[in-house]
Amino acid sequence: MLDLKKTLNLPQTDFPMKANLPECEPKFVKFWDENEIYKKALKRREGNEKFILHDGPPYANNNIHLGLAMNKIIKDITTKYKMLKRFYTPYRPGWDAHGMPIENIVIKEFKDQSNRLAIRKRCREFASNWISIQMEEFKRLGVLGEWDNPYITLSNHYEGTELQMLSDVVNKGYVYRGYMPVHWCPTCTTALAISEIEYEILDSNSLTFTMEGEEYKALIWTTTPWTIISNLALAVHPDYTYVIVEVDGEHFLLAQNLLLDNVKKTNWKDYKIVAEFKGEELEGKKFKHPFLDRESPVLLARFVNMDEGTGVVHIAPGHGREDYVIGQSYGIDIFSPVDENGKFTEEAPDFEGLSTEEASEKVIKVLKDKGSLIHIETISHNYPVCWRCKDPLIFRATEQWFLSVDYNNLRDKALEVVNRTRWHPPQSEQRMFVAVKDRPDWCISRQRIWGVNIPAFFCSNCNEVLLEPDIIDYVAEIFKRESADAWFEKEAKELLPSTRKCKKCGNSEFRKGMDILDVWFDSGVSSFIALSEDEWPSNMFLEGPDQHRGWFNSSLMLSMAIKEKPPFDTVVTHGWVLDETGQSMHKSLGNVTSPAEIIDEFGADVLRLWIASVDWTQDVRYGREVFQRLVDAYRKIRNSFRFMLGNLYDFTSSDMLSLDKLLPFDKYILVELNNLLRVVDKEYESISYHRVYREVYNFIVSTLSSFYFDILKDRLYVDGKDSLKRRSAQTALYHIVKSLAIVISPILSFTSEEVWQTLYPDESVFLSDFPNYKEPSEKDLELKTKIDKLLKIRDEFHKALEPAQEDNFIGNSLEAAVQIKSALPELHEFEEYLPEFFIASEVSLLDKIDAKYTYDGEHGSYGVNKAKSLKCKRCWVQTTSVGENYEFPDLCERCIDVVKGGEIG
RNA sequence: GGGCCUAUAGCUCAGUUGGUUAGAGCGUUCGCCUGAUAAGCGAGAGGUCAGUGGUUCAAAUCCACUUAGGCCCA
Repeated sequence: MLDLKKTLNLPQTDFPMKANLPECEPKFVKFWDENEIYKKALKRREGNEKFILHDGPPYANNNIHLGLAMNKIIKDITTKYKMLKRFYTPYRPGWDAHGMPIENIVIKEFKDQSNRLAIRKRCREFASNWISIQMEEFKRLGVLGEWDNPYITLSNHYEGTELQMLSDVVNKGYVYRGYMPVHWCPTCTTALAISEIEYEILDSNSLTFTMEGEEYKALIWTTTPWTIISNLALAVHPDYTYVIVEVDGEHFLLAQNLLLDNVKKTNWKDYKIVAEFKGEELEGKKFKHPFLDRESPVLLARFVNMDEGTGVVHIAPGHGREDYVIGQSYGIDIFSPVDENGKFTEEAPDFEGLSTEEASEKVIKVLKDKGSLIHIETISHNYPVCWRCKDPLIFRATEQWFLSVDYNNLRDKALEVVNRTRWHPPQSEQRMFVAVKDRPDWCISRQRIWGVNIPAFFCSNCNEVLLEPDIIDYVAEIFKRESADAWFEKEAKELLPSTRKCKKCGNSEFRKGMDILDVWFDSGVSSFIALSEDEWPSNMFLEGPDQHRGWFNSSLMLSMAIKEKPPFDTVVTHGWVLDETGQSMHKSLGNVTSPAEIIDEFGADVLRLWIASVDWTQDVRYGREVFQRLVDAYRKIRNSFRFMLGNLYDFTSSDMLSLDKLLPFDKYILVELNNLLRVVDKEYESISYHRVYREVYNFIVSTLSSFYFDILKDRLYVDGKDSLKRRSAQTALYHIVKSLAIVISPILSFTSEEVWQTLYPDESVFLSDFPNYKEPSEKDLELKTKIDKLLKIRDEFHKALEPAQEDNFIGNSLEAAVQIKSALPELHEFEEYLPEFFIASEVSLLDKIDAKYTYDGEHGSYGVNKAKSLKCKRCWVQTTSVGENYEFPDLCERCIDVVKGGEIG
């Protein structure tokens, strides 16, 4: 007897159902690498309009974390999409390799920390090692880029070119040497930039003390007793009301608004106000330092607030930014008797050698002894700490190099550019605006080892400083040849281009300055160094939200200073990766998940799918359930590809039909595909990748799998191999599988490549282009409208079918004879296709329903009876022609034709 | 302490300028199929739109406050 199953055209494919991504993906990484797919893809688009996404350099001191993986995946989706849209899209990854985090780790290996060159060499090794590890991690994610030519801030070329940038801003006049208080970490012995400061809740002494004036004592509040040693003034708000209160015969000055607070704190039983006046009347009055032989004048300052304290603020211009600013305006000196380790110097004789903490203890004791301490308590408040060592910071006046943010209207120009830039999401603009508007001058010098040296020289006679463009350029050339290590290896005179004389004293002996550049300066010039001239400015920067005050900021400032143009058109920011409960991930909380864990368990494509499925302009939660859902979604997508590939095993370009010859449902599905392509392109363009995912996924689930594929099986499996019905279906499938593979390739890079290579062995999906789509024609829209209506009928029909199946009245829907009563004209128009459409053996359009199972819906009434004819053993359809043929009594007419015609698989 | 952002079914997302009964897909439950088979199809259940108060004929949507979380600033 004939094995009927063998006469069917069942799907055949090597594309496995089970993806086994963790094992298979590395093969594709290798394929892309060995076949130089990135280069070929670029070459294909050479000469086209450019799209430059400039990579922000990650820091090379650890394995990549989820946030970094997310960042690189979003970048990769973006460049791949643009590439498919025929843009020329070079993507050159970068690394940030200098700076304290690396130095702090490396330096612990050294007992003798005086050999700075050895430490630098080790830092270089350390960073290089992490760069190669991270590079493999990024490649494993499926990211395509110029991996054989990354930009790295520790390369000779980078270090040298960076100095040329410094030379440029020095030449233009932005850089000055200033003596002012900066955030200083006594543990790391360096100044810190605003972006290196964190805040932690710490306990502090909160004390109220007095300073004696001619008629009354000023009541002053502070939480940093050690700064009293450097007190040089007092400040009050000019507009607020101040009072003199009498308590036990003594008179105290404080702000009226804060009187009750202080009465409560000090437990004053009897007090009375004896005078009242505006703060401005106090200007110039003098008060004696509580324990030093010095007088402090009263200044007027609008930053004095009435939130807490006494309204009389102690001013130490060496230890506070506001103190410094107000002190400057009154011509008051800076006094900062604290050394780089946070110890008091000989300038403060009674406190020499004490740390700020020890000094605070001593100050409190002295205040007590002198009877000046009114009240003391411990309070918890936010206190600045070092981002690396987490130790509390102090404000300390030092000589540093600064980049002036207001010179040449730099800030205003930058703010104007912020308005012109495209920000995604839009609220990012406001953040950037504030970050630029409020930032202080940029302290670009650091007193550390691992970085690019600022080629400043000091007169060995009078200490006059020398920082000149031609010298910097000269040193830049040396760095380009030998790296910045040259600064440590060579004598000062070897680093100077020519004999110089000190402008001040005429001496010609110099010593090298040992400051290095802030790492934000390193990365701030990356766009100039990483991009070629015709690639600058870039189209896009894409980083996490912390970069508003970090890299976006430093890049913008330097770019405006150097080129008077922003380095980007568009800035995209994504949120943070949080844990399942919405908390941020911290090692200390033990809630960290690494990309490697996810890749090992699910594969990079599932990780990529995750990034594409969420709205990452907000913070994103990582959770197990999310990934379980994604694995399900992935399988659905994969199986749908498998179904299409399996049904195209015998399809070649010569079998392809022209679109006008296709059957109605096949035409319809291509109209839907065309529509999908249009929508998806729009969503990619507006950087709404989660909408891309949703559109594609819903198309696969609702339009393809549950409708189109389902009704297609009859034609694909049963009809003649080369029949119009089957070739029409295959033609549609071919267009769909190709388009979907391309469209989803920026997201599911591995899987779409696997699909592509099943169709075209050894080729790459990234060498194709985003499929063309067109505005739908009138005819297309008409067809779509009609079949959409039929689909509503189909939905309602299912409700009639459901109870019949539940009761086991019928099994599959081919056992059903369907009755439909509906006014919809399309039912008649498509009458010959209705059995296929409903996957039923008989469909009758009637005026009256007479059936065992019925359902009344919005668009019609439905009935389900058993189909009465015999079942064809081959196609399972019950039709009257079964049994009529002597030779094939079990088959229907259609199947007999196919089997006889030899058109079988 | 100040500013900005977020909160819609178990999960991920839609919800236009305020306007019928708040949607989708997944998951879940139940059923069908066994010719996509560690697959496929169908149906059902699931939401006080974070909470409270207000504006309005009408609020997920506008306003205020609160709670939780995130980020920035001091």
